[in-house]
Amino acid sequence: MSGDPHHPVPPVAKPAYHHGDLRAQLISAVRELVETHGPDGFSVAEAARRAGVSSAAPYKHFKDRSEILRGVVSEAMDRLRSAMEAGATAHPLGSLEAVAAVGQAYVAFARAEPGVFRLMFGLTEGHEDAPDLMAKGEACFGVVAQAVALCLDLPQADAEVQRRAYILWSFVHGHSFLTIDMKHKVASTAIDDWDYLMAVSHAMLAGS
Amino acid sequence: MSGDPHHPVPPVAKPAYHHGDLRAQLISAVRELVETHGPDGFSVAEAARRAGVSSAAPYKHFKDRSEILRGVVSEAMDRLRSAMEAGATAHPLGSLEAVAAVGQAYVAFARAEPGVFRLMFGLTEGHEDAPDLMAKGEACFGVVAQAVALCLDLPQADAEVQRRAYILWSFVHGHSFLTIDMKHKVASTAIDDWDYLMAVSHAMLAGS
DNA sequence: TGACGAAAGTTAGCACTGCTTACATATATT
DNA sequence: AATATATGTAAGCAGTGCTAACTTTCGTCA
Repeated sequence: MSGDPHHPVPPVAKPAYHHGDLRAQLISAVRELVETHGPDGFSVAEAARRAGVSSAAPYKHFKDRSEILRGVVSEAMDRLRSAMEAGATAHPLGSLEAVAAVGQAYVAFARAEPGVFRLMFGLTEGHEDAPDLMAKGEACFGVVAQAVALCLDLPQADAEVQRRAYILWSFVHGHSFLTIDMKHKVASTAIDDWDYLMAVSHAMLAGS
Repeated sequence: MSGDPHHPVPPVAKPAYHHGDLRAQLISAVRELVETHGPDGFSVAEAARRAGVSSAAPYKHFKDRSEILRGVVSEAMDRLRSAMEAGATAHPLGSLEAVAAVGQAYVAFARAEPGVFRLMFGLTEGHEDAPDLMAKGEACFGVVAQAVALCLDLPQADAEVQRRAYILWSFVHGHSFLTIDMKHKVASTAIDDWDYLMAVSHAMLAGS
């Protein structure tokens, strides 16, 4: 896939053929559509329209509609993981705060891009045979597991680490969903988040 | 609603006007479609086909597509709440087991009807102005809150009760989503569920 | 009882969608 | 330069959500 630079190309790495790189532009357009009109409210035709190409052009880059969505999810997974990692490294290694910060990054992502977030975890329905997405999801879990492992001073593969990390992730995941579902009701601010996250982290990692 | 038997009709209780009660039959058909083909894979036309009516008939009972889905969600919310209540009453009032059983009923529902479950919490995107659904969702939360209140021997409206109930609900909600998203990976059985649920209930209600 | 309005169904049709096929064009390679 | 490949277009099919206009059945009330 990555072109061999036989002769160097001045402006960008991939000036591409006709359009620019349509693929990335389509993914970007779809991300916006999913965010504004909901996961169902997106259409390939509308995305193509926004990218300024015909309605058949997307099918040169994606097999079908769901593959475009998978592309959006894949890109979003990368962003989520790096946000979680940034949260972890903003605090001392092995601290409860580092664990809580990973969770806070997770919740912040969900709140910033609720449509994409829901798509990330609502898509797996019929597409469980998407190993790349599964791998990226597990990479996100790995960030939690590593923070927990450092906190407990145990290897990351330890069963108890995995168990507690999963419980923490469940809480964060559920809180993320609930907070975007009923954002008017449980008016949880970032400060409330931190309290919640620290309380749960403490209960799960410091206690007993 | 219940027909007056002017002259008795042999076969069923509700011969009704033309069809039987199409509304309930449509909701049932849509529920099956959502479960098998995913939330997007459902179409009004296919549901009408399964009910044996023309593709325009559903619009005599529902304003548009999303209203049918809301009908499915509404019915599912009722079933979920009664399942949670049944879980609570299967154990001594105020016990940790009662709290865990509420959570287990929640997880069991998600695992039994993952498509509908996802629909219940993925629908709220553009339809936040559906007060009946919101009310039913809060009624479900009320079951958790009541179990927690009995456990802590505090009034249900107490802030600490609400807080801990919310945390527990977040965990259960997240665990439900994760378990249906990666059902092959984290091969969690009902026994694992119970361990998880009891551990978290203990950590959140017995500790400190 | 019979007339009548409303409820619940039908067919026909519009605008749109996902996707395919066949064709046109730009790029890369030999 | 010639050719194969990648990328775009236009045209079209089947299916969708939804509406409009019409027909049939039911409940009601003079």
